[in-house]
Amino acid sequence: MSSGASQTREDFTPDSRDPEAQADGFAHVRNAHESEMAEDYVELIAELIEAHGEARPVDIAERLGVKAPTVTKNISRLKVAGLVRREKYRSIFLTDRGQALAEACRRRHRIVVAFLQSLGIDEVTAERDAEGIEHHVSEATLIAFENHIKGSD
Amino acid sequence: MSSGASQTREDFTPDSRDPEAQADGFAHVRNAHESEMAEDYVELIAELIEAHGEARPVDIAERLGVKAPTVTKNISRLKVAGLVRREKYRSIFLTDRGQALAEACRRRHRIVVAFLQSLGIDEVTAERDAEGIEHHVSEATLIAFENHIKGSD
DNA sequence: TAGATAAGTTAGACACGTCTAACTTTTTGA
DNA sequence: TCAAAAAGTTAGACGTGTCTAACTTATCTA
Ligand SMILES: [Mn+2]
Ligand SMILES: [Mn+2]
Ligand SMILES: [Mn+2]
Ligand SMILES: [Mn+2]
Repeated sequence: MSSGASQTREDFTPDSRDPEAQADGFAHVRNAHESEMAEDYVELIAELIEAHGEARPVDIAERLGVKAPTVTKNISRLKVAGLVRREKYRSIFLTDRGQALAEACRRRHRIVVAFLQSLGIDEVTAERDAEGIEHHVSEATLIAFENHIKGSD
Repeated sequence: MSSGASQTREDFTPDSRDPEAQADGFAHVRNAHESEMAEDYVELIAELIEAHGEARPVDIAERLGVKAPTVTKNISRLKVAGLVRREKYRSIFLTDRGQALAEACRRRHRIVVAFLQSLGIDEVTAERDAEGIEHHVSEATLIAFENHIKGSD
């Protein structure tokens, strides 16, 4: 066993965190990954509905940078998850739950982008980084971001 | 077609970004996901070597919160990728490339955690958020984080 | 209004990262 | 020293998210 008898270093090295806490952190990330697809889709669907009155697979595919069959498959997953309403060959709409999730995601996305920009990051980079970062920001961090934006305007 | 004749809204809605740029953002995130496993592993392997002199699958599994066969499989992927050196049933070591990647990841991890803490986030939350955020932070953003830390000490 | 084009679906493949069950090898300690 | 325990591997399964090829449905336009 590596933590036997007179093991010393691990108690002195600041890098060596509590294994359980560390595992908890990684579990959180894996968990966030599971929601990521749904979050990006409902967010985008809400944007498309606002901009065009409807969300069509062809537009979703273009903006996501994926092929049409990927969208078909994922939309049917969202339907099973109760986030979208949809009839075959027709546009996609959000359920109440989907709408609520979309609004939360859009808020979060906006805050992260604005925050990065308030740090001096250019818009393109801010958008790029935010698209990934948004899924890993806790509510506490989000509030800290908001406060920082307020404090620097 | 939804962008026909007198389509107006999309030119006025700030939310509706350029589709191509948006697709580029999502592509970046998908790309980051592909490196994520490798980054977390080499970072952790470097930490374990520093703390214990060696990195053993059992410790990697514990700290990652996954089962042993997952580690075996992923380590062999890292070996194929040229990031680790390893003989069957023995401890894991980093190649020069693995070492370089690990150092870059540890630096990034440290900066993200310190930055979040400088915003008033508690350590546990900062570590948790950072574990996911770190993979989506561009060098430009990282430097902005560093500057912000300096400016607030 | 019918033929051409665009949009959407289905089927089937693939890589990734996870798991359990069963097996092998190494390490420990009586 | 050698049997038991711990560590590690192998085999095989699963869900996710992506793709291409082939097909079906809807929309546009001559
Ligand atoms: Mn996103
Ligand atoms: Mn987003
Ligand atoms: Mn990480
Ligand atoms: Mn990390």
